[in-house]
Amino acid sequence: MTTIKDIAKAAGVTIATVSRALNNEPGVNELTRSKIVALANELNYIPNFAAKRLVNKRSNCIGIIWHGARGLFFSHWCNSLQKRADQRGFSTMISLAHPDKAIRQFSEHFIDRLIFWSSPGLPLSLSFLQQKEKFAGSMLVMGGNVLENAHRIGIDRKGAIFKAVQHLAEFGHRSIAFIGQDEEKLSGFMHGLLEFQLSYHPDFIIHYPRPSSLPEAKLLALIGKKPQERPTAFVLDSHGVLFEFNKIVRKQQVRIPEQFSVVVYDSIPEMEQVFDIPLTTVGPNIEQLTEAALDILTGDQPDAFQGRWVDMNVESELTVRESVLRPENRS
DNA sequence: CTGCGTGTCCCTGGACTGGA
DNA sequence: TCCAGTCCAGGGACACGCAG
Repeated sequence: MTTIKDIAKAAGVTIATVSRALNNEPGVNELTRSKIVALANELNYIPNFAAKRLVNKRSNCIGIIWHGARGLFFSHWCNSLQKRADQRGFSTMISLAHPDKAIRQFSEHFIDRLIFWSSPGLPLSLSFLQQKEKFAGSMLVMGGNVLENAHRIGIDRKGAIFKAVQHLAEFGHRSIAFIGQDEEKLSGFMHGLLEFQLSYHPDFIIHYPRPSSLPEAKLLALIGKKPQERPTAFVLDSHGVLFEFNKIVRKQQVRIPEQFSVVVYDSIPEMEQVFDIPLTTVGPNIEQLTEAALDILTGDQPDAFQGRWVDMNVESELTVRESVLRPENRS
């Protein structure tokens, strides 16, 4: 591996001069600088970031801790963050390890900016909290959990599902079913029913715990009801639930939206392709979410955040596509 | 065998030197 | 005096040698 030493030797200068030349620092004449840059290219020099971090005690890298991450949202969010961080001169590193291990590993690599994804109410281990106390950089918690001495960006899941119910109510739906696993989203659904005075049927709510699968029998019973007794629309609380829902209703040759309208939580591009028609979705805008995170962590607004922890919620937005019809237009 | 001291790795940045 | 370049300390982890 070529080091700054090799370039210095080849250029006939000291390593400090090479360092200045390659970092565009003043104090090196242009002729020497271009000679050094040419040699660095020729010798395929790649800066040793471990050594840089050793000196600076910081890195332009954002660590992401997302234990047990899976699914499309994770993939889109990471892609968006990586792209936008790159535009700001930052790189990203992801750890899927246990949070206490991940925080320690990032510290060992002098990574001093962390994003910690954690679902609301997820218990945090004592060893994680101890590692968090020792961590000297800034941490941003996303996903709903709350942590002392850390920035927080929350997602208004309850408000998102409320918006979905509102949209369906405005289209004239009175009998809406909810399928999902998230308490907060179910609470948003119930709030919507109350607010818009929609009919409540306990069997219209299929709420099942993670990580079990959608109870097929319950869904089949629901869609098998007489037309006047069954729901006219479904609110699905994640793209994971949608895929399970899709698998079951396709077997029954159910047509969306001719027989049932559907609104799904998770604003990801795949929602345009799961069914024959693009799905109406509700959820946080991924680009907005990553931009807000980078504003906090890359210090683009240093005065705004100095000395205090940011605590904000990102609103969800409804993207109207083609999966909702008025009930009277159903077949 | 254990514990301690020293050198090495790679790079930066401040202090310093030499020549014009 | 100023500019271009050099010298050197220092950072954490680890390997190595030496003394007890």
